[in-house]
Order: sequence, then structure tokens, then C-alpha cells
Amino acid sequence: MEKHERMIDQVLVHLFNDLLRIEERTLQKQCPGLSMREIHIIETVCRAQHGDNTMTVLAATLRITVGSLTVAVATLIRKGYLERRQSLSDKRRVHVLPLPPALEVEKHHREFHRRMVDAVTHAIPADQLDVLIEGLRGINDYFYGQEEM
Amino acid sequence: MEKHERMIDQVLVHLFNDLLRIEERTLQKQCPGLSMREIHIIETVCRAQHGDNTMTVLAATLRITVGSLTVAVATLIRKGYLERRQSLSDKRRVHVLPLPPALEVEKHHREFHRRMVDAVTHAIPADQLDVLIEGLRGINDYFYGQEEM
DNA sequence: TTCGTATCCTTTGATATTCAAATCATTTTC
DNA sequence: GAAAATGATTTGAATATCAAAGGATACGAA
Repeated sequence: MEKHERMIDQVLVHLFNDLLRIEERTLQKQCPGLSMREIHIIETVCRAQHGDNTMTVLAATLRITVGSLTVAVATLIRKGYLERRQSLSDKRRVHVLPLPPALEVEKHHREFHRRMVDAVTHAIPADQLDVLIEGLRGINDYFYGQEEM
Repeated sequence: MEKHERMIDQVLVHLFNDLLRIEERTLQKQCPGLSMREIHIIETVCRAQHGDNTMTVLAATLRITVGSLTVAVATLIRKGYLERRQSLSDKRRVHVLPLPPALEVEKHHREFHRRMVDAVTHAIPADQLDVLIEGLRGINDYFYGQEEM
């Protein structure tokens, strides 16, 4: 059991940390001139439902302040990835929209995730996949069920 | 299979990100006045083998430059968590050592990981744990076997 | 209507973090 | 020993972040 616990810790912390690092390296190779923060903002804008692409909602999703987002979006507009459009129904609101280069970045990102998931499914014998999925779902539910630790 | 893949992606990316956030919130509650970066530096110093606690090795472990580490260590010394000691055998080298408050931080950190692993083992029926462990080991081996994606 | 308050965003000022490059001290190599 | 290499620090610039203040718009109650 001791070995099991070390394995779980290894996976939960180090493997995931390294995955994040690999993702960062891979994406930055494909999107030179963009920081990881900027790539995340682009992703968030690309994935936002129509209507959820206002500054306040985007900032909440990204867990940064609206002020920080204003600055970040300004530089991404200057770099040609995003554009601002004032809401017609409520002129206080600003909608942030992706331009073609942003969609390209998002495509790279999706592709990376696709390959990552493929790596997992290929690493595990098919008959064990179901159990693994259930286990992961258990972990997921546990942490979202009681976020306080 | 489609649902399985979404589940894997969900766990690999979002669960992990949220775990990081929970860890950050928890540790910062216990260690007021320390940024997450500083907590990581303290952990790295506490875990370094004797001899691997020089600036160059620590910076490589943390994946930051030695210059950045010099600044960070300086403030942690000022705050009373670490101390510098010049190597006797090679006076260019500097060893960084934890003081009692740093060991206390590391204890909190270990405790957090312990509870996280407990959460996982309790979330999963005992008879499925073995399969899960094997699955995780497969993922782990896969990614470390071929880091390039 | 219109006055006060709330909301949404931007701007500003301050602080953190990071890195690259320059510098200093020490060790190693030839 | 002189030159090159190594380990660390210092410095200057870039970036990221936030809190607070400000500006514009919307909304609700008198």
C-alpha cells in the first residue's frame, strides 16, 4: 500500500506538472511570440459561448482581475489575435472575439490534447480502460464534491 | 469511447489544474506572507540531498535561472526561512539550507499531499485500486518513456 | 423624469517575477 | 602562471498582477 500511495502522489503531482510543462513547450514552439498566459487567454476567448465572451466573464474563467485582462487583451489585439466589439444591447459591455490567427492557435491546442488522450488510451490495455475511467471519475467527483481539504 | 476520452481530458487537464489551485490556497492559508513560488523554493531546498543544495542545482530543479533564484533566496533569507553557507571545498559554491520555519512549511506541504492521496484511496473501492494503480503506472511510463509528443 | 446607485470596463500606480547580460570570485586547464 | 571555465550575484528591462480610482452606461425608485 505504501508503494501504491507513492505512485498516486507521483501521478497526481509530478506527472501532471510535467504534462503542463510539455504542453507549454509544445505550444510555444508552435506559437512563437506568445506567452503561456496569452495562449490561455486566446483559448478562453475561442471557447467562450456567444454572450460569455465579455471581459467580466472571461476574467472570472481565467481567475484574474478584469483590470489584468484589459491589459492582456490590449496586447493581443495589437498582435492581431483578438478584437473588441462593444455590445449593442448594453454599451458598457465589451465582447472579445478571436481573429483567424487565434483560431489557428486554438487548433494547435486541441491537437495537443487529442494526442495526449491518445497517448493514455494506447498506454492502457483496452480491458483495463473501463476500470481506469471509473477510478478517474471517482477522483474527479471526490475533489469537486468537497473542494475543502 | 467518445465519453471516455472527454473524461480523460477532463481529469488530465482540469482536475489537475484545480488541484494545483486547491494546494495553493491551502498552503498559503497555512503560510501567510509566502508566495507559491517561495513555497516551492522552500520545498526544493528541504528535499535537496546534501550536496545538491547549491544554487545551480536548485535552479535547475526549479527550472528557473540562477539569477532569479539568487533574488528569491535573498528574500527568503531576509524572511528567516533559509540560510546561505559557502562551500569549504569550492568557495564559488553556495549551499542553501533550511531553517526551522522552512521545515515547518515543508511539514504542511507533506501533510497536504498525504491528505490528497488519502482522498484518492478512499474515493475508490479497494478491489479497483490495483487496476487503477496499474493504469496510472501505464500513463506515467508512457509519458516518461517518450517525452516528445 | 431624474437622481442616486450599481455595473462594466479602462487606466493608473505599485509590487512581483523573471530573464539576459555584465560582473566578480574562484577553480581548472594547459 | 595565464587563460578559460565555472558558480554565483548584480543590474536593467520586460511582464504580470492587483487594488484603487475614474468614466461611461444602465437601472430603479422617488
